[in-house]
Order: sequence, then C-alpha cells, then structure tokens
Amino acid sequence: MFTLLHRDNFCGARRGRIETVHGFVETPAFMPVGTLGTVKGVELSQLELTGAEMILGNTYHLSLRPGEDVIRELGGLHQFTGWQKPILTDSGGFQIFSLARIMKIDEQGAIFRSHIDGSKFELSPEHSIKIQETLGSDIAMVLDHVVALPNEHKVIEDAMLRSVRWAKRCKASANHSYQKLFAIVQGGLDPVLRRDCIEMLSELDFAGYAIGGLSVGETAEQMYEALDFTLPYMPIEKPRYLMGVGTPVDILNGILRGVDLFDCVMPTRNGRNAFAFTDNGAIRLRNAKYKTDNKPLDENCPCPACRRSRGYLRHLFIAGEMLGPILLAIHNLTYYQRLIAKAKTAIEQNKFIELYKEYIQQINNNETNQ
RNA sequence: GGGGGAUUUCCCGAGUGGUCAAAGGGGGCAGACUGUAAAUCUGUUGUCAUCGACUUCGGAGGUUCGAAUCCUCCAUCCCCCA
Repeated sequence: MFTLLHRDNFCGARRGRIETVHGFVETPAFMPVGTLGTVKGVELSQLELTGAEMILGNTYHLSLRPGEDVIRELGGLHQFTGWQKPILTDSGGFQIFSLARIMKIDEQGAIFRSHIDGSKFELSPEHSIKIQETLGSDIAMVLDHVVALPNEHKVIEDAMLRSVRWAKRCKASANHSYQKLFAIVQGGLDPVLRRDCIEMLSELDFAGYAIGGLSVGETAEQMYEALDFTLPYMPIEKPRYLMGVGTPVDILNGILRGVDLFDCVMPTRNGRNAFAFTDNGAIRLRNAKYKTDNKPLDENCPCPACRRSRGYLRHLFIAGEMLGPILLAIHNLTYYQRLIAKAKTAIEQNKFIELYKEYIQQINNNETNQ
C-alpha cells in the first residue's frame, strides 16, 4: 500500500508512494480540505490543475448533511462529488476539539448537538468507521480524542489512552478491505506519552500512522519539537500523516523530519479571506497598497489568478465578488502544490536541507524588508 | 402668502441641558485564520498625543456653571393649506 522510494541522505525527508484503488499519491503530499464534499470555491477541473492528488472529507459534517444515506444512494463519495482520485476521510475526532462547546464525551463516544439544527448526533468509534465505509473513502481515520494545548498532563494522557482504546475498536469494526485505516498518535507535547501511544498503536498494525493533537494552541516551535521526538518512534515502512498542518514553513519542517502527508484549511480559508501565499511573503490583497499594483501575485505561478493583476484581484475582494475567493483559493493551493513538488525533487536529489534553508532565509529576508 | 418638519463626525443615522469626540450601520484602514459551525472574525476610524489636551454636531449671536441638545436671526431642503 505504501512504498518508500527514497530517503534523503542528510535529513529525515522521504519520497514515497501510497497506492489506493483510486490511484497513486506521491509523497510527500498535501491534501486540500474538502470537509463537505467540496474544496470550497474550487471546481474539480481546477483542483486537478493545482496538482492535488488526494483530498479530504469529513465524517461529522457529511453525516449531518447530506447524510450517509444520501451519499450511499448517490453512489458513494467519489461518485457523489465527481472526484475520482483518492479521498481520505477524517473521523470526526477533530470536531471533538473544535466543537467542544456543543459536545459531550464519554468512553462510548462523543455526543454532539448538531451545529445545524441542534439535534443529537452520536459518534462512536464504530459509528465513525461505519460512516466512512459508507462514504467509501480510500483512507479512513480512526476516531481520536483531540484536546486543546496547553492542557493538564492528566487530560492529555487520558485523551491519548482513550484514543488508543478507540483505535482498537475502530480496527475491530472495520471490514472493507480496500479502505485503509490510519491510526492517530496523541500525547500532546509529552515525549513519553507520544512514544507509549505509538507503541500501543503499532501492535495493532495500521496501514498508516497520523500525528494528531497538534496545531491546537501550541507554538510552532513546540510543534516542531513534538515532531522531533515523535517521528523517530513511528514505523518507517508506513506513511506518516501530520494532521491539520499547516503553514508552508510548517510543512517543510514536517517533511524535514519525515512526514509524508499533510492537510490544512489554510490555503483555501486564507485565500477566501484575501490572503495570498507567495515566495516573497504574504500578500493581504485588501491592503490599499495593491490598489493600482499591475503585477501578478507571483511572476512564476501558472495559476489563473496570476494571469490577473493584484489591483484587479483586490478589486474583486473589495467589491465582494465571488471570483476573488475562488481565484485566491486556487492560487494558494497551487502555491502549496508547487512547494511540495519542489520538495519532492529536492529529496530525490538529497538536497532537501538546502531547499529548506533557502526557504527559511527567504522568509526571514521578506520579514526584514517589510 | 400661511402653517409644520428637517440640517450630526467620510456616508446613512441615533442622540433633546452635564455620564458626548458623540450609539448603530455602511465605507475606509489594519490584523487574525493550521484534521473548516469561517467568502469568517477582531481591532481601529476628529486632531495632537502617555495620562491628557484641543477643535467638532448648517451659519452667526444669545441663555446657562455647563449646549449637538434651549432662545433669536440667517441659509438650504421637504411637506401641508391658499
């Protein structure tokens, strides 16, 4: 299912390939987030042009709306959405963190008060797996217990141990052979908890292992430290997925340490909010200084947004035109995929550290100049 | 010709003696966003400035310890009766 093609001679970075029934995913890879069966604002044909090979859907959201019955009747998530490449579904574990205000949790599972109509929605490990099997995703995630950071040690430990127990239940209830099940490592910023968690999960032999419970309140440096002491314990021959991360720099830091898979709402959400990523730093398109700027966001970017001027893109946002968010979502996704592509090439040439250092220096220069 | 109503900080608009540099929108300016309750949210928006000081509510005068708020005249706009 996962082939490790090459390891950079000078750092933890790796090139690999994930095989699914809907095709291959070359790693390291970045998955655009399509929570509700759509990468917000981006048509599939354009999404493919960005270079995305796998997208993410969400169990909690799709189960509430349109509902798993509807998706089953319409042929599963691939047919329903029209996306014929690989799809990974998240289990709803992140909503235990992000929707904590409308959620109660016990050993059986999580009980949500639907954010749509307030109705009760119970999500147990078994139910999450059942929904994900109905959706027909290529990769399913175990239901985990995500808690915010910083937090008390006991809270983090309990959530980690519960996540392991839930992972076992997920594994036990999963019975679609084509659908790969990934476990999720919890344990906050504690090296011992992370290590113990991996040891327990490894015994269950999952198809892949994710690092969860990060980018939930800790600093970037703390997150990198957590990667430093977590990744060495993770199985080498299995794909490693850093969930919900992150900024371009975060992603390079993940790759540097041996992460294969990423997902994040940042390129699409920030794009909708007029924030463009470029090699020369962030462009907040609403800023007055771009009013008559005739340059594209990025000279070297092949995306449709970069065939227009910054002044025009700014106008779209100021005028509230939907094309602005659409174009910037595409641009940011293109930016992420181009960065990933550069990383892949660099790893193959054992030059990932050079790429990394160059990028960091570029970021620092931009900060100094601004 | 007679009667009535309006004029507020960039715009709309609240405010009818002190708690008003003046509510609330809009617009402007800036910021945030990490397994998406997000095309969302936050801050700021008279001037100088650290407290604080100063100049503002159509114009001019007046009453008062104190006026965007009360009085007089003027200007402009709207409505009704002739």
